[in-house]
Amino acid sequence: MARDDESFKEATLSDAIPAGDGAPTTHSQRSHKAAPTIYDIAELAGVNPSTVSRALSKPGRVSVKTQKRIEDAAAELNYRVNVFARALPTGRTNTLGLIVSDITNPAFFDIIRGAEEAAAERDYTLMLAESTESAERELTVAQRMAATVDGIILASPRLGDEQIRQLATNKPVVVVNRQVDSITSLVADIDAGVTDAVRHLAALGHTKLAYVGGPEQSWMSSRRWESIQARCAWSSLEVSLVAAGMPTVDGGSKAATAVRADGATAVFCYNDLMAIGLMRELQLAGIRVPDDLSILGFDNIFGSDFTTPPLSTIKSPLRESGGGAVRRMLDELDGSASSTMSPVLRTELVVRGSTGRVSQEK
Amino acid sequence: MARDDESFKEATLSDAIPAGDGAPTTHSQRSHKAAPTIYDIAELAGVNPSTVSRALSKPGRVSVKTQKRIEDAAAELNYRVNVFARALPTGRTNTLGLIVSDITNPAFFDIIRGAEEAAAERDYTLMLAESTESAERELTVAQRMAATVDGIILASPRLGDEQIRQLATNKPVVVVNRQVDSITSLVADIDAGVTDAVRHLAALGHTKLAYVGGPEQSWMSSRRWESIQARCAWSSLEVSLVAAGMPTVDGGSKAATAVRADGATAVFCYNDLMAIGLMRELQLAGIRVPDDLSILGFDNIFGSDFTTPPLSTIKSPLRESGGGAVRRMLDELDGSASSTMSPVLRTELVVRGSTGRVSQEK
DNA sequence: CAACATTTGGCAACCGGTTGACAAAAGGCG
DNA sequence: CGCCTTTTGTCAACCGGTTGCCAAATGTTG
Repeated sequence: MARDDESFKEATLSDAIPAGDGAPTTHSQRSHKAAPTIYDIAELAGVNPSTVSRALSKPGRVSVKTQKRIEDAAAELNYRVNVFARALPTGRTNTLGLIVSDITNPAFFDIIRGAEEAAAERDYTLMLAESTESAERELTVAQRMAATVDGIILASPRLGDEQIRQLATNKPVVVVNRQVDSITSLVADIDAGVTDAVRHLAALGHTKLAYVGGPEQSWMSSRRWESIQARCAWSSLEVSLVAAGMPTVDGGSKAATAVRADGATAVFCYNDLMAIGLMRELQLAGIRVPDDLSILGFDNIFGSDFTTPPLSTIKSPLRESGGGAVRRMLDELDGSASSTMSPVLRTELVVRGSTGRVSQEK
Repeated sequence: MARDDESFKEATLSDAIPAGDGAPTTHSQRSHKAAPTIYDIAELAGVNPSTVSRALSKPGRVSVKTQKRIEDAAAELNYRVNVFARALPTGRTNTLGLIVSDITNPAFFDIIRGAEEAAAERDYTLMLAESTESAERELTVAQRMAATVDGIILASPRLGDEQIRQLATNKPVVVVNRQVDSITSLVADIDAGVTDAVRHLAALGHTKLAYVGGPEQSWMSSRRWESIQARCAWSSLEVSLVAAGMPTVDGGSKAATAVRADGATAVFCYNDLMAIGLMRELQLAGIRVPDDLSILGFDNIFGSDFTTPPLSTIKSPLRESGGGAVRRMLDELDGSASSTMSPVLRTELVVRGSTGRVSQEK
């Protein structure tokens, strides 16, 4: 029963040990390292390995009596299942991949934490990776992940719809902050927040607005722009897309000249990071926020209230999106893919100091 | 040669497909999904599977002629090695784990990116996880990781030395920002930066300094404190540890009262985040930085120059630490563990606006 | 108590690579 | 050309679980 080739698996481990004494030592060193297997448990419990396997993974397939005996033996040996051995025949790894476009973007912090939480809840491990805002890299990373995870969650992907569908033919995919036909998608309802925001600005006397967009491949940026346009049209306000750039502080700074040239009195930025960058840059140029210009961000990231003035923003349910995506994925994997809609994710206007009454002396 | 139980591995995939037609379809659906194996290559190239295995992983073990034939066949089939099948007998996964204490801390951004880069360079995948500043969680995460990675890198670990050594008996461990006996450690030389900083403050007329520490389990926080004490003693400056807290913006804010009570004219903070929080809180209370009080951070994280005034700080070689840790680990795994020291990592004073001449009217 | 239905456990094949041992083939040399 | 060394490829066992199939054990019922 005991395999006679134990030297096999420990080869790499002993390599790591500084070259020392001769062969004899090697043996004793190994003994306490070899991880227990179901064969060891089987022997200890006096049953067949397959029975152990069933006891440990197929609830109810084995009588309570043997179940108990096996569990005790497993506990005694401090048994841990070998994930590779399990994955080989089944293909299941109990691991989910999450790809974000930029780990330094606080908007993803909550998405990540929400996902992490939901995964842990159902005993799954989350594997995190970033695409650094590059579609190409995103594909590479996703394909590499596909080999080892049970499903992939793409948060704000930069990939094209077709590539995403392609990816989904290998492993289930759930997309956050993007709508892709025939792919499970989670998108918060942004109209709610935008509606409130436009109403808020109108009430403050603004009539000429502007939007600073994010990356061109960003579905969410276009979506926000559409929503803003629609609500402005409804309220008979003028609005134009004045710039677009990286969804970062730096990207926001770079939009400053375009914003000044446009002459709008209030500006929506694709996200808080850009809003912060824009605000900083304008302030350096002597423009007062909100007296001369009102600025609005999206997302309500951690730290958006640290600026002076604190940023008014349209809050996104980030944590809920991350958690929701994982739960949807896990339901799909379990087959309990309730076609029921995921909980509605709503956005909400958060008014702070960066929006104010339009100034008279303009 | 062809295995007759192909239904085996695809079970989960077909589960994901909406329940549809009966059994017959199942067959045709599978055909184009089954990933090619070395057995397929062997057949196509007319050799034994083991020869394929050798050609693909043991350079030089096979004649150039067959090597070419096999590579062509592999390319034609678009073969990708099954990592689980490989990991089962060898234990090697070509994956490294990186555990940070807090993914929202910008100090880790560069460590992560540096590590990511170095790993990609040598065809390793990086698996990222965070301990959310909890020693217990760090252990859980590390143990979970240990099962699937070739080595673990701990960045600013909260674990005790003994636990780290314990962990290292299973898988090689490299520690960043901490020194642990008998464990490979990477720590930047902080004395250089601290020396310059103390000299800088002394030149500005400060005589009474303070230090706001990080978490108690933080080895780095103690180390910085020691260094500061030593340099102050050398320059005959008074210095005291006035507070300690979470290494976050919030933790810094909370130290404000203690700092005010202490009466020092210049404060070192454990890291930039705390420095930013402290500065904000003090400014809200009407204290002028640097006129009333000088503030210094550590690390020079992204954004530390966004504050008003921009933060003076002691820069850490974060990216180099991350990359260096991965390279050390990989060298160890390859057996080429050159006992040669890793490149020296130096810190450096960055003077910006938060440090200034001590005010007279105090 | 016999006949039948249902649990429960064991056997063996299998997932897809890796590797030690060995034999066949190729190359070198006198 | 024969003998010996080296290279190259094959065989078969193995990593550690999972699962279809079957037989034994157990339970149920008339």
